Amino acid sequence: MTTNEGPGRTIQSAEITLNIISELQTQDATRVTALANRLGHSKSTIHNHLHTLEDQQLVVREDGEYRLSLRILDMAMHVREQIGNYDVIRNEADALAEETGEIIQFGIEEHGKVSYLYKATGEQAVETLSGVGKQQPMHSTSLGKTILAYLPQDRTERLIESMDLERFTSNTITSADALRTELEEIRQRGYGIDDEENIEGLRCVSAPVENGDTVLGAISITGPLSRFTDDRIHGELSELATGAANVIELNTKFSG
Amino acid sequence: MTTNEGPGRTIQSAEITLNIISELQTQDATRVTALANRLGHSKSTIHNHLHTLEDQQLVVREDGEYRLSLRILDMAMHVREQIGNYDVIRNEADALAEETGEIIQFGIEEHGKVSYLYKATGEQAVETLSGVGKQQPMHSTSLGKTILAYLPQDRTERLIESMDLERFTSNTITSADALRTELEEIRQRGYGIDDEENIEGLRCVSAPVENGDTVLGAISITGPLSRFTDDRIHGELSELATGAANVIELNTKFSG
DNA sequence: CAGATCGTTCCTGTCTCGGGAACAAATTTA
DNA sequence: TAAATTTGTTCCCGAGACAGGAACGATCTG
Repeated sequence: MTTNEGPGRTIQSAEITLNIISELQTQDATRVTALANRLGHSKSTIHNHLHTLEDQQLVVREDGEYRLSLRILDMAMHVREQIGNYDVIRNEADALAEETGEIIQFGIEEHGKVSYLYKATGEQAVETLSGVGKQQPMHSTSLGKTILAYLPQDRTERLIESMDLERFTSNTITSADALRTELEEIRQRGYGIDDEENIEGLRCVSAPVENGDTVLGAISITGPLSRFTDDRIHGELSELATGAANVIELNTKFSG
Repeated sequence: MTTNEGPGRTIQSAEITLNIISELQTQDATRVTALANRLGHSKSTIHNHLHTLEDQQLVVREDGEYRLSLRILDMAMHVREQIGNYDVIRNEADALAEETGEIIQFGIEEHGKVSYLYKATGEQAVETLSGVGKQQPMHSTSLGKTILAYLPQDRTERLIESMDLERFTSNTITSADALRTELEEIRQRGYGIDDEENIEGLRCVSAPVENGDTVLGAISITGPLSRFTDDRIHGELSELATGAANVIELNTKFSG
């Protein structure tokens, strides 16, 4: 089940345009013919779509090469502000990064995955692949599992059903029942952990930011096995995470 | 001349989808009927387009309300990196902000306007309306005029022809010929200034970042009339701006 | 200067897609 | 509680949009 079959029909020409946008996102600079070949459409089709995109100022053309315009940056700013109280999240994450020296991330659920809204990097932090806007599976990350644990029951169950629980390391949870047990455990103690389930050598702790009967997202601390002992994780690190989550919670609760 | 009549046709359905995206960018959370009314289309039409957008994971739906997904953030990251050497620009801008305590901005030309790629704010900086991704006219800003001065001759002329040279303050340049003279002056001394031409009480200095026979963009220092005397502008401030521009120039010249 | 490749334009037939109406579900009002 | 709105969704249909192919210049390459 890869395609999310929602209600309604799907518009072909819109799909083409959106596919062009996706192409322009990843490929540095692209020309008409290259896009036509890559997307399997005629040159004239791509040509007209690019013309439309340029007309709407979403794409810029510099001597034959096309790229997304800076309007995307403006859109990104708006998107950030539409999610809870972005400033509070950033402040708390920065503070945590400063204090722990590790990687702090804030993630929310989108389309059955964790999407990273913000990332703060401490002094001695390890670099991870994930960056702002990137996605990760939910079942193998502490952020994902923590969010799953605090979403409304039915929503959680529907998400689990649609997951394929791919294995990434020997620790990855790959059965739905094991995942359900893990979520119950997270609810018991109030925070989630990732014990090398997504990437070998990396551990995380996550605390949920609740919002009424659902969950806004979660904040996590990530670090190497060497510095992330069981004692530290279940001690100071989990406390720091839940503390930050609480501050965010208090500041967003009354704003929407 | 508002619409940029380029070559080729324009795709209606794509326009609808892109208009929805624009709507979602500005309005916080929107539902089917509201969008239908605002864009002047039937509910079924909007419905199908939203379905397409959600299918492509560019839009998220949370109990009936739609918003742009965090994929936009990912796209924004890519866009930044596609423009010259973003890291160098950021470093130089931050350094300048630190040193001067004022607002530093880096802008490029897009669709006949200045778009801001990065903004660094010093300690005692005045807040301006413009943010990352936002647009400003070229004829009334130091960034815009400086970029115009260093674009290829024919490109500059075509841009001037298509501008409407709106007046914002008593100092705004509103005639094409006066603008051409100003550009020549900028080329003479190597940097451009904005003497309360865009906003009352604000002055700027900008230096171009050249790139072969064209210009990548420009970097500017903005501040209040009180601190930006003629002496300072034509002395240390213009030197700081051109210095930073040169560093960026050197670092981008060999990578693109 | 030939050959190839590019972007652009024009045309045509098919099937897409926008709109309207009817329906169902949720929300509001009395 | 029931009636009355308003919502999101589905279905159908005919007009016309739009994807593709071919042909044309323009540009690049050797």
